[in-house]
Amino acid sequence: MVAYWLMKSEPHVYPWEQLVEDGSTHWDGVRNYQARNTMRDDMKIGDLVLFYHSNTKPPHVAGIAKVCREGYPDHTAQDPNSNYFDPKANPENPRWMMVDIEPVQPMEEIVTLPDMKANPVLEGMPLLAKGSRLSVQSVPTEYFEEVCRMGGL
DNA sequence: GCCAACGTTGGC
DNA sequence: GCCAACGTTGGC
Repeated sequence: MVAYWLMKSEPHVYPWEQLVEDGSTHWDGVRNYQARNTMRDDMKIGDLVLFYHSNTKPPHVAGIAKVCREGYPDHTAQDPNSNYFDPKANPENPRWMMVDIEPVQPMEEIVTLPDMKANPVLEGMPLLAKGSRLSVQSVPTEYFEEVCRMGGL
């Protein structure tokens, strides 16, 4: 059973194009427990991911990615030189987890946040909920399919 | 750059 | 365990 997710990245930090160039990436730096738990417990190999560019004009879904490695410790939490260093993390208790993803396919046309908000079919999508700022979140199947359709896939 | 919403921290 | 203070996210 394939599940669907959405992951946010600021394009000036790590854009879709970089994922395509890299071939795959580890999703480090998530420091929110709910997002961590999702990566640790719920995201499985083969699950599909909407790759979302936040903090850009306009915010948008850029492409589809796929989980290619399941939850494992985010080593940047234990690296004092990393921006994501967490002094409470250690080998016995890594505290933070990540998954790896790889690109599947770019959107034919990006799907913007205003377009998603304007689409009644997407009413109830977690991304569009007021105050939603989870960087890793679930996307119920019907919304995933609609976003793909909007993106020309 | 502003600020609303939300999460975390730490004193008590 | 409460909650005020603070920090972050992310749309606008």
